[in-house]
Amino acid sequence: MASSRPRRERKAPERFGAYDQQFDSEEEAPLRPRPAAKRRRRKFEEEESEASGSSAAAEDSGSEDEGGSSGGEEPESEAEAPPRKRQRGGGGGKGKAAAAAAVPSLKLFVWAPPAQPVSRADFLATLHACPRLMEMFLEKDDGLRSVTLVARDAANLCTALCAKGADAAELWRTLAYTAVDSRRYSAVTPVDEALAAVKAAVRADSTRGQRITKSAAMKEFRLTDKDLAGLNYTTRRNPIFWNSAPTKMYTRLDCLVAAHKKHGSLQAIQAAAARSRATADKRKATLAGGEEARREEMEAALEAAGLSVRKYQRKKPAKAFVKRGMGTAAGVAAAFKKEIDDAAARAKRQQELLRRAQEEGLSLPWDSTYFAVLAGTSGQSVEQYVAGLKAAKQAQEARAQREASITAALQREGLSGFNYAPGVSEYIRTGTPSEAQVLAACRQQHEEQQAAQQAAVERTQRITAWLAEQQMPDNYRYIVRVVDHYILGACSEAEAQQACLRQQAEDQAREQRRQEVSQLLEGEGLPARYAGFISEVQTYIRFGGSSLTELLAAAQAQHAREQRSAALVAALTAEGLGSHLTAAPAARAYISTGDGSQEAALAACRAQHQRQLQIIARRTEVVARLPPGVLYESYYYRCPEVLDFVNSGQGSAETAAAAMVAFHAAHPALYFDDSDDGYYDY
DNA sequence: TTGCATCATGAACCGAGTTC
DNA sequence: GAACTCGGTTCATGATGCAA
Repeated sequence: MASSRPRRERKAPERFGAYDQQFDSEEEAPLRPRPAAKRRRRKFEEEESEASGSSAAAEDSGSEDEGGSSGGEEPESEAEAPPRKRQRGGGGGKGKAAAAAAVPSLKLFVWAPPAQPVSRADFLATLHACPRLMEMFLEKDDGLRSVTLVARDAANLCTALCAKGADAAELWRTLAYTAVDSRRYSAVTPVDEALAAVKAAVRADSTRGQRITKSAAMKEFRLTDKDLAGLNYTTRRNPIFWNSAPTKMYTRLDCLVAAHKKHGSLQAIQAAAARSRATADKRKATLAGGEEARREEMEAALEAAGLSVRKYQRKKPAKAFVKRGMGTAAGVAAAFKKEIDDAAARAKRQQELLRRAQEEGLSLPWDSTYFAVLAGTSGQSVEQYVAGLKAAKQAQEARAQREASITAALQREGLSGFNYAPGVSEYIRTGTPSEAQVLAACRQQHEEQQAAQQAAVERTQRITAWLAEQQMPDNYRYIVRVVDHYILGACSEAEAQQACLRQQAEDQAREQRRQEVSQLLEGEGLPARYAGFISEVQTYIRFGGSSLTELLAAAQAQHAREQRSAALVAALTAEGLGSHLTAAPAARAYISTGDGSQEAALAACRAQHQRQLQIIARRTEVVARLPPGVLYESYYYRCPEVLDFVNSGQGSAETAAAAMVAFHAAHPALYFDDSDDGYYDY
């Protein structure tokens, strides 16, 4: 449960004595032993000593002594620990006196740093004077430090010390001895031979270049996400779930380094794994124990509710409670009980409804209200619902009677077109106003419509006669919108006539511009058809505005394009090539703008022709390699390898065919239906 | 195989009660 | 009244299960 208390700042571990300074890495920093852990350990030791009796008491004192190695700093830490924040006054008491007596006043001794840095010669001399130090440094231990890593460290040391030749000879001899072969190499081995042996061992090291998955690294080296966070990795497609996150591949050497840094040795990794297994077992036991307790609780609750344990403990809510502790056993059992009661009540209501509907001659609608009544959530009793159904049925019958009556009356008076008029629909639906009033309204509406139609016919005849008198086209009746408005009575006759006169003036001006353009094109020796499809010319004829010079330039440009295109097509035809090749980008650009030369455009067409031939040849090559049942048309666009090879020649026909076969194997449910020319995914 | 959510665990911390 | 104990809360961490 969330608390209203503010979040606390987490304090860094306190440092004491020689460690009272910041360290480069956390793992170097000694942590203050935790009081709770101390308490537990002390309690555990007390229980142990009680359990093992007097013999253990002797061991107990011994363990106190041997605590000097692991817990040696413990009393110092307690002695050095700062006072707790809560200060409630003085008064040491016995506990304090006892603690003071138990903890000796000891100050940790720390070597003072040298006044001057140690020289390289001194450092090497020290290193050589301590064979064990060098051995430890160069030790190839238990599988975590492969020869590559040891050699790398040695090389880094040489670089750091600027050690060359004779300086580093001892280093390489030791490495050859410890990391390569202790029988073959010794302190008298020539340095060249030792170095060559180390290089050969590094080259032969199987861990170099090996890559492992993230999961494998975590499992094999007991590394966590945090440990792997800083390491480089490559990705590859997830081999199991191809559309899932890609697999991360780490180098084994990096993982070895991380594991060595974290655990120190293979034994430590195994110990960590054992600890982890123990924790997991404990957790499993805890979970299983809780699960078992909840199962028993669930069974008891089901029995108390009078339900079948065998039947209901397999249902989802019961399993969720047992497995994850969701809800309460009593709540789950109560929900089951309610479910049963609800079902019984529903069955009873359904039976009652069917009986009453049969009695009243009603048919039950399978709508949401019906199901709500069955479920008991509608707020209606069965009797109320049946009464409602009965009323609805009577209303429906009355509506049908009104509809039949008024339809017949309208038909008698020749007013069948008013069957769906708003007033009629309203009368059928509500019964108001009376049938006689509705019929009277329809009659009046019918007379008004007839009068309006007669007037429209007269206006049409008048405007048609006027158009003929003015020698205007008869189609002005349709194309001049104001005339239409006049016929419908929306404007005056004079307005319609003015609109027709304006239309006539516009038509005459347009015809004049058309003749002007035709003469211009004819004079320049250009085809007259240009007036029909060059957009600038069309715009001029319709609206005017452009200068004749601009129209002429547009027409001449079009003429030049057509000439270039015709010449290019003729040249292609002479070479036996199709005119479709002029779709090549360079050819299109030449035809459109005249950029380049005809020869260059022709060359582009030839190249396009060659590319098409190559594509057909590569496609044929791939098709020939496909086994029966794998159709090229079904898969080519789904396989990048095929598209790359066929379109640009990247890869090979074998690779492309293999990709299609693999895709076919991975998606057997996809097929190409010849009958419908369609693709289907099951 | 990965990434994410969930859960168990342990440690640190806090406040109230107890001891001396 | 200081020091200590105890129970409860919060947080970090790692293990596990599950979906994709």
